[in-house]
Amino acid sequence: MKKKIGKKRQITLSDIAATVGVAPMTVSRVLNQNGYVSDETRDKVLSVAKEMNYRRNGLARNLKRQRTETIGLVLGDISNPYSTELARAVRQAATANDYNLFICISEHSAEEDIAAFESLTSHSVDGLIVATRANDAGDEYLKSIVENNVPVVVIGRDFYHENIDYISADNLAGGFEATQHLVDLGHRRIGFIGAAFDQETKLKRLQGYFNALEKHGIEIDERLVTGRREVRSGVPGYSTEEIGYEGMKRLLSLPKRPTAVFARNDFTAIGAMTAIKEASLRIPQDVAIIGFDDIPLASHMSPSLSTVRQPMRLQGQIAAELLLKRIESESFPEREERILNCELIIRESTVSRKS
Amino acid sequence: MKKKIGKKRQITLSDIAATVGVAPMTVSRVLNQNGYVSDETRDKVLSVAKEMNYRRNGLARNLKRQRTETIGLVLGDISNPYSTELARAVRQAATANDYNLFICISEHSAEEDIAAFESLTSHSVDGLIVATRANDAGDEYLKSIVENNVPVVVIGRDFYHENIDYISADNLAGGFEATQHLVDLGHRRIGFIGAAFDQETKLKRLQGYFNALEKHGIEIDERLVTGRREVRSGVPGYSTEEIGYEGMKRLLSLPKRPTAVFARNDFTAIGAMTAIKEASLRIPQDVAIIGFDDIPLASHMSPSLSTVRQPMRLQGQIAAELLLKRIESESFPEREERILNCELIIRESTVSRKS
DNA sequence: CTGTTAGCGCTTTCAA
DNA sequence: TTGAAAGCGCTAACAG
Repeated sequence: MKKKIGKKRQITLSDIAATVGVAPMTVSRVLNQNGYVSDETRDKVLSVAKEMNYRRNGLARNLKRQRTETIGLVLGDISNPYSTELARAVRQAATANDYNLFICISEHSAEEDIAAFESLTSHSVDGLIVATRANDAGDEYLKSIVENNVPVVVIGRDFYHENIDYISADNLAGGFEATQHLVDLGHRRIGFIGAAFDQETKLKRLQGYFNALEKHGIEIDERLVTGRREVRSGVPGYSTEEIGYEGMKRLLSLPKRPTAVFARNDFTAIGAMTAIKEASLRIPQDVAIIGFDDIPLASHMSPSLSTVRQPMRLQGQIAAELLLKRIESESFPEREERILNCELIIRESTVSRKS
Repeated sequence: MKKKIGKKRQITLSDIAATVGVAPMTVSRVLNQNGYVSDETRDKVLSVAKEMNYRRNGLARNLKRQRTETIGLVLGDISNPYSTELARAVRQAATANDYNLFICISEHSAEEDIAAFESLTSHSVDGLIVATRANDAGDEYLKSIVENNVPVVVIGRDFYHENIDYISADNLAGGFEATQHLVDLGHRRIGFIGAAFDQETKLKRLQGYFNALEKHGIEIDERLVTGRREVRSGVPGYSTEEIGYEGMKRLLSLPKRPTAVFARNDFTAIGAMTAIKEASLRIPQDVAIIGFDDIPLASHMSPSLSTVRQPMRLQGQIAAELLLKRIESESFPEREERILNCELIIRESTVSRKS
């Protein structure tokens, strides 16, 4: 049974004003709790508003006020606990400062990145936190946003702009430490899984791997570096279990297979572990493996996964703070750059329980 | 070095119009690609718009158009892969229909639930998908939203309203099957972890557990049902690893401990597994355990976790479809209710590898 | 304490 | 093919 046909017009301030017999402005004052209104009027307005089930129109309000008290967060790869921790921290900081948070997901491409920026900015969010991977078209768009005076902060996105704050884990040092840990254990043939060849130079974790090898005088063997070969233009390079699995299989099929592997992130590492187990090799005795991120899965794996922990909550919190500072500043604050330390977490996948 | 002091006014349609020497309406036509505009005018407008780095004001546009082509999704417990799968599916369906998606997180309380509803509706989203747990204040608010003709669909939220579509996994049957699986294995003392006593009657999974016991003539022992005791009013009852850990410890300390446990969700189950291992008991020989959801962790645990898989992507997809149908319908569609089947996934935590 | 005026930036409608 | 007028619903600023 259809209840009613056609959607009814929404109730407005003027409707209430007319019913109560006051000016819309008075109703506005009551509802926003600012300005003086007599108790009598206030009560009447409130009761009528409630009766009519009034709901204010934020579009009109925000259009007039020129701010929304809302910030936007653009997230890629939302399945990674990395992202959700970040989101929680950002939300917490936002809420504490009376800002709402809208999250947009941009999983696959530069187009989605841009669609997310577009949809958030066109709703006039007061500021934007961007945690997707860099890509040319998206960077271009971000630039135009900033030049429209919308405050922006990026997290782990390799993009420089003088009016954008930059926050990141120290991926370079993290990659270095992970690799060095393997070297310290005596490994000389160390593989890397999860390179993205379209942006190789930008992948700090891979660079850290190169640096560590170089420091210890180990020659770089290109065959030990695997990743997504095909370059889909403008596609951010997230790494998944599948990529780890495929990559490891390729490494294991080499004439001289690596004795240890550094995977770009924990999901990749977990995929690689599956491949190692399938080949009936032991972890870490035959192949040692280390990941990156320290997602909850890492400590629950068997063997548990060594990894590099990055401070996600902290990154989110700092991002929100810097953004709010930008939003509430009258002028343009100095650009800030925060590179946060990572922590090497040694577990069973690199060091045998019994050794 | 501060670049500029004060934020500049945003560029408007009129600015472009003035520069080009046409009416704002003409610029609007060009930018929205509707109506006739001469090629010459169009080119000039476009080039000036680009030059001035014009960005349209969505608030004004949406205020006038009375729609935003945006839908909102309210998520609790975003750390649960359950939520992220849902979000991805919703986003996919929304994008495919040219709608944007804004996600809000409501982690802890009815207040946050309401804040999320408030912030999304006040931005005039065209519709709302709500996937947080039911709570009185939130339900009340939802009702007022619907009665303002905003289309709403709930997922797994136990709330009935004649104009709200309802989608859920069949938690009752899932809970029943999980418990019955344990009974079939010969267990008679079966515990439940993760009850929320303020809403016990609403927790379908627990009800399914009761039903299965009853069917098999097993008497219900209240001491075997653990959960959060303190009733924080209006707090949705999510279950975490800690709750599972604590609950299991309590169960293990009973004079006659259970030989099997059904945990309300996989996180709870994993926490419980930790407690079992700490007590030097074997899974499943000493205590068998089954969870719910089939998060990625479940299959990677050691022993791997038996569980009940619920179709998250499907729930998200259907929710989005029903919502869009409501949004695009002229009248008020019949309420739809979709209860989706779950699937029992048997792994090592209930059936020993070697048996 | 309350009301009036004006206008946020855009698009719908009608007219030219 | 283009323009003018009006107004979406709200609030800042000022006036009473």
